[in-house]
Amino acid sequence: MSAHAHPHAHGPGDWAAHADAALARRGGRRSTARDAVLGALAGQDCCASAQEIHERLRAAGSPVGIASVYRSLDLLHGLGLVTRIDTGDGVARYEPALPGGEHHHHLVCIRCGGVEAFEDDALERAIHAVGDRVDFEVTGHDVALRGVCRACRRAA
Amino acid sequence: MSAHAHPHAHGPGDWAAHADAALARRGGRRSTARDAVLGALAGQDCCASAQEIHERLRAAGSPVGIASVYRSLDLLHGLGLVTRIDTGDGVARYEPALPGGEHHHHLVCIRCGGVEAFEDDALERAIHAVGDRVDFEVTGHDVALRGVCRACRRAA
DNA sequence: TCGGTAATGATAACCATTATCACGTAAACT
DNA sequence: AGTTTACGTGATAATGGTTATCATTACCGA
Repeated sequence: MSAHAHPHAHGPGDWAAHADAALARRGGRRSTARDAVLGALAGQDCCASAQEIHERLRAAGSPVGIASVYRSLDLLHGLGLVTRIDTGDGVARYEPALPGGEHHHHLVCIRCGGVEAFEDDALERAIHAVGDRVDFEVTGHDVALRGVCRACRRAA
Repeated sequence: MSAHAHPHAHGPGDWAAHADAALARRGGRRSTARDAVLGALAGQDCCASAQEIHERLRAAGSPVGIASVYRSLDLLHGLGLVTRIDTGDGVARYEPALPGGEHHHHLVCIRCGGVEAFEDDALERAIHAVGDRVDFEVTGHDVALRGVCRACRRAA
């Protein structure tokens, strides 16, 4: 549903490999639960909440505990492998962070709570310009546009 | 702490009058609790959490209940009189929304959790351009830059 | 003044997230 | 291969911001 396909888009398999490499570089053990979360993330195009990921894994037969889902997401987030998105509804959502740094932002529907993605290079440039201007060491950013999605506009 | 003073800045008294008018237009009763919350909002330059506002009011002698603070903020938010900011730490913050629509965005320190404000016209333009491009009726937006503030950079 | 009812404040409920802790198990070292 | 070590797990309790409940208060038109 991206409004603008990125010219250097990486596939999901690409991300899984990238994540595996980063985890190996970090050291530590291999674990079933973490691998399961990793697989779930690799198979999603846009963001999902921890509970959604947990449900999906349980439904698929993995006896993963909710605590491990949160732990894995936190670890991956700390390694810069996943992006954490807060749409303002009190639920954190997560999605794979592509290795090249390219990323998208989100359109949040105020009616149905749905989330769509978009990319915009001009917006990115403007944000970086701000980062250079302020007395703040900017390491990341989030943008959320709020409004009414096509489906909800029709239903009105 | 605004990095760029807005040429058409409205004062806090201006906002209070604007809010009063909007509440009168809406109808309903006048209430002490809501007036107190309104006063607290008018006297702050940047965002504050519901609990902070509550504490400030109690400290000032108002016997306002926390529930009324949340109710008032929700009402004002619904009328477009306050902006709700989610910095990702699980706490919603609120600040007056100026009548002209001018607004600022936030720099969130990942070390101390502090929040600073900035404005940038180029960023606003880029966001509006995106809004025109996507199949989404955009009614608002939020931008948060994450990073390390000056104080925390020194402390490192 | 009075009656209806919006609004209140105390508190219980809610729910996403985090901490705890006993147990399992991957990896390192004999 | 067996043993050891401690990382990671899963169930569950605790946390904490926010919301719902409900009896009570007090604004406002009649």
